[in-house]
Amino acid sequence: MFLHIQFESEVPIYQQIKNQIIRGIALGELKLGEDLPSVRQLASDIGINFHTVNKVYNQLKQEGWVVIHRKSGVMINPELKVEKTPEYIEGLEELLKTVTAEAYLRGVTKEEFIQWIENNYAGYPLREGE
Amino acid sequence: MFLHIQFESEVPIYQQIKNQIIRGIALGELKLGEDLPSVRQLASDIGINFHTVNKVYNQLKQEGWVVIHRKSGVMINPELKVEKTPEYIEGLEELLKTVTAEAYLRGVTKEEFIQWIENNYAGYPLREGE
Amino acid sequence: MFLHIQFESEVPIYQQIKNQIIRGIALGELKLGEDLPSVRQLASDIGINFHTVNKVYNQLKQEGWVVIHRKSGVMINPELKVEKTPEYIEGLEELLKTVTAEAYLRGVTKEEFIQWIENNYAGYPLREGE
Amino acid sequence: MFLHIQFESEVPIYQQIKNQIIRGIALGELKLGEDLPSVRQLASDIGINFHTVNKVYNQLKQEGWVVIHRKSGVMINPELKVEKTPEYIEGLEELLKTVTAEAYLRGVTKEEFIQWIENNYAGYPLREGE
DNA sequence: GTGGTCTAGACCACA
DNA sequence: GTGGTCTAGACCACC
Repeated sequence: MFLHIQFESEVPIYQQIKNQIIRGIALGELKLGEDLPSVRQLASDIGINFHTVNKVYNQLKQEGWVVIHRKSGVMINPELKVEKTPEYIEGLEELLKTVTAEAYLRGVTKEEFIQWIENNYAGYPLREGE
Repeated sequence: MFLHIQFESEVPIYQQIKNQIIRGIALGELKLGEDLPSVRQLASDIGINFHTVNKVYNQLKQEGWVVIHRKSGVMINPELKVEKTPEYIEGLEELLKTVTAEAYLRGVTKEEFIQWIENNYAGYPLREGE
Repeated sequence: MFLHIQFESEVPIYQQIKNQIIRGIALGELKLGEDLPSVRQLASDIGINFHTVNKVYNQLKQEGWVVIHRKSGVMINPELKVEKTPEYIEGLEELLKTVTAEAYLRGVTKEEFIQWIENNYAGYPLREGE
Repeated sequence: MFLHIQFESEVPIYQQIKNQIIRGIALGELKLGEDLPSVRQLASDIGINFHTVNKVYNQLKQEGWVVIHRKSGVMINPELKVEKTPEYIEGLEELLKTVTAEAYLRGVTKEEFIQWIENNYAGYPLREGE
């Protein structure tokens, strides 16, 4: 697995795992329909308790990223269709207002900032029809 | 004061206040050297415990955003010079990787995303020498 | 066979099979005395482990829905007479309390709800003597 | 608190609590905006572990039934607006097909069944405009 | 083997 | 005081 967990981080472990799985999907490292390790396997790989992984998988399921089969475990939702809801957009805009404000004051130029966005998007496979 | 606190938010109240003060500085709504309300005043305005505001002011001071005078209270640091440290940059890049990944998967286009950045930066007054 | 199994469902596979067989009886699609596929046949059709089908047939037998002959396999109980026990009624009432509460809160009107009941019952052949 | 938990039931404890809270909202026993006991308080009242209650509250929050304030604990969402989504309707219709089929075969008449629905709905306060 | 549930106890962040 | 996180270990249902 490709996960790198920072145990000393303020960000909860389960959140880091969630983030990296979603990032893995965006980058195409995790294909739709691909199996994820079992809760106990992944927990053992990372060296954490399986309940923590369980929490991750359950939240990912709630939000539609993965499906949990009765027996075969967890896989990336083959019919992934997470939505650009107004709530999501609102939260994102709010976040960006905060982030850009501090970045600006710390001397990050608009060009630098946009370059990062460009770089990230460059790593994501194009959508159908684009 | 221009603060809007969402008590039901996941974001801690003290964090919301910090964010909005920093945003206020970036937007020029709070001038360098401008006085902030007293701890008790602001706490009363928002309707929260003054310990929370105290925490905010202390953290803002630690990070160099404000200076605290014994008598005159708290003011925006007239010689504001927060730094673009490597740690800050690293954290920001990490954050953007996570945020853009989910945004991409939810159907936010690169252009949309960049437009928000542009819009935000457009609201920030240019620095001296720019 | 008319079974549609949703492997990603929360409902256990064996439960889905049971439900659909009972529904088939109610709708008259499965006649009393009619043979059901063999354990291995049905398991193979659905693509599941035959132990699962075994479990279903045994439970159906326990509850009186089917009879199992040594040679001829499993058939719908020709003298089907499942009972309206107090325990069953109690469980059903309890279930309906929960279901109607959420339905009401989600905006399902009483009329809508009753219409579904009517529609379902309309599909069930009348019993002898009615 | 008005909760009655059946520890010997097949239904998980956390599910029973969820059901009864939702039922309480529908019946008007729990008003919108009303505080729920703290996780530890409720757990102690029922005689279970607080993690179980925590799970309930988190799921109720995810589904929009309650809001969790940082300090004041959990309250029924004052702006409760759970939706009659197509997925919900589909699941409900599926459930009713299964339930009515067995009920019919066990001798529950349509009239009986509908009477229960009527009785339940009779306990729910009328919506605005009705 | 898989995930789901429940218990128990610890520590932390927040207000 | 509140909820949030993490650990640890048990037992169960399902397949």
